[in-house]
Amino acid sequence: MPRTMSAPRLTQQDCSNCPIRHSAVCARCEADELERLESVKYYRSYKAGQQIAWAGEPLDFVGSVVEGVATLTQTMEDGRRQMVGLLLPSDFLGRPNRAKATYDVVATTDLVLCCFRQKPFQELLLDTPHISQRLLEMTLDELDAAREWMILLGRKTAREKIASLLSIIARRDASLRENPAEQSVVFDLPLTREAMADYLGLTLETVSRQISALRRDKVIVLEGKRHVTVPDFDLLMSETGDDSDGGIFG
Amino acid sequence: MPRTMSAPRLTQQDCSNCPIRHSAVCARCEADELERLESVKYYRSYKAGQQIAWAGEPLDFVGSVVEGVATLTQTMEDGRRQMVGLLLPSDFLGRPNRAKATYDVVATTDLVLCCFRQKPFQELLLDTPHISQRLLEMTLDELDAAREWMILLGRKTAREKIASLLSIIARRDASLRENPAEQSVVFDLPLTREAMADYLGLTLETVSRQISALRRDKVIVLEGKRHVTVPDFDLLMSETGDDSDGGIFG
DNA sequence: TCTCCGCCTTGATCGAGATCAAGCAAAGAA
DNA sequence: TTCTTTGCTTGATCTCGATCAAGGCGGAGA
Repeated sequence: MPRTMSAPRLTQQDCSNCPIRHSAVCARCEADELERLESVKYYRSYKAGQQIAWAGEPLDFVGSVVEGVATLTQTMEDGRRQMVGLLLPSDFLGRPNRAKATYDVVATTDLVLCCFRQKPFQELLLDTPHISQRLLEMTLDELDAAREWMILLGRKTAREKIASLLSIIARRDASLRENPAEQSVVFDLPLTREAMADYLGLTLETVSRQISALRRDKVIVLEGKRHVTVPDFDLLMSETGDDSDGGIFG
Repeated sequence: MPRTMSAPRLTQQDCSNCPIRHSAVCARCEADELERLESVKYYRSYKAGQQIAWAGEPLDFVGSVVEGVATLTQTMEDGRRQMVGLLLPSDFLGRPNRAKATYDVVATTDLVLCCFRQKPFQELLLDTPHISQRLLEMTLDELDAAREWMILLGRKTAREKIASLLSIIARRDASLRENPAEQSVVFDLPLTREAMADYLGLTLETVSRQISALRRDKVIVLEGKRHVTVPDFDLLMSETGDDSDGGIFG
């Protein structure tokens, strides 16, 4: 399939603001591929709390998170809810070749997405094998994360669930500040207690109680409801029930 | 990259015994690709109960299930166990470009795998874009299944969990016999009560009690411990907690 | 035929987390 | 200012599934 673009070539540098480059698509792109990427990508912004897609309703784009946090949630007929995806910056949203959303998608903070319409993205995938290979790797990583999440849901105690979620957010939070000597980590929770409960398969009351318990036991320090300091990351990790080897960024 | 094979071409028919054709790899293969597939694939057999891989230990092949059932299981330090994958015929095992197993893999029935060593499979992926595209689709399907599983683990009652597992196995069991008039379905459980408990995030006692309860309520009929008849599949589905639209094979 | 062992069932009791309920604090809106 | 709303905390009580315990059953091997 011929490439019809004829604009001047873009350098890697020119594409540095393309979040897809860091996630789904152009880690190994050639200049002419980058140029094509630039020509079909566009941005969408959402306010905190805004719903991006409804389960079963049309969703005609895919994309990746540039900034902010979004959640995928499934609701049962009687109202029970379970979060099944937590999208942080660089995570991918949507499924190629699927016109409808499978889950409710909600922005839990102000959010910026870098998007591609389904059709041009399809063509990109067909023309550019390494993009689908990259997408395969990302999806396999997401599957591993889903399996970790299944262990959390199936076998961990409420306290272990909270500690695990805090360590997951701490690990990935961009504003994370770490003092190597003290192993102290600081971040803001991007989720309400209720959203945390939906993530963990708990009620919001249990989430609140267990956070209070971790604070009482000095595993975490809270300023306000959302700002968390972890004075000793190893201590937090020891509460997760996970194998304890590997450093903060292991 | 040149193809160096020069043996006589194989027809689609010749590859009909290749389970990969029905799963990961050659749904859209050309004859010369099939020939290459044939040249690198091989079979492995396991007895019921035999362990195929150990978490963290080397696993230098990928493959797909031809016959039988295998499970992926994660064990926590204190012995708590959670199943994170149930592999039925045509499912894919292993991760391209990863030399070590992430989970314990166990054959729960006699099992036949159609395998590829990592290195030739890598090359196959690089040479044959539609194979990695097919693998991407399969992985996305697996991710959807993992997310359904998360809802089960996080929000369903013990009774709903059992009903869900029975319907999942019934749906996919090859020996399934269905009478369209009566909606009656018959199959054998490929898992022990303990393995079912590991799947569902329950104890084996609770599994046993809930199966007894479903039998008492005539949702299922048991002959022996493993042979299940579902007299009314819609009735079973109504016990799962899932949205009830869509037929048996919906 | 007996015995053993793996797999399963059932009963009694316990406890972690759910549910029901009350109230606090901060941020808007009137 | 006062009222309302949203998000959160804490207390009292309940319940579902875990835990502890005792057998049953059926197939394999002596």
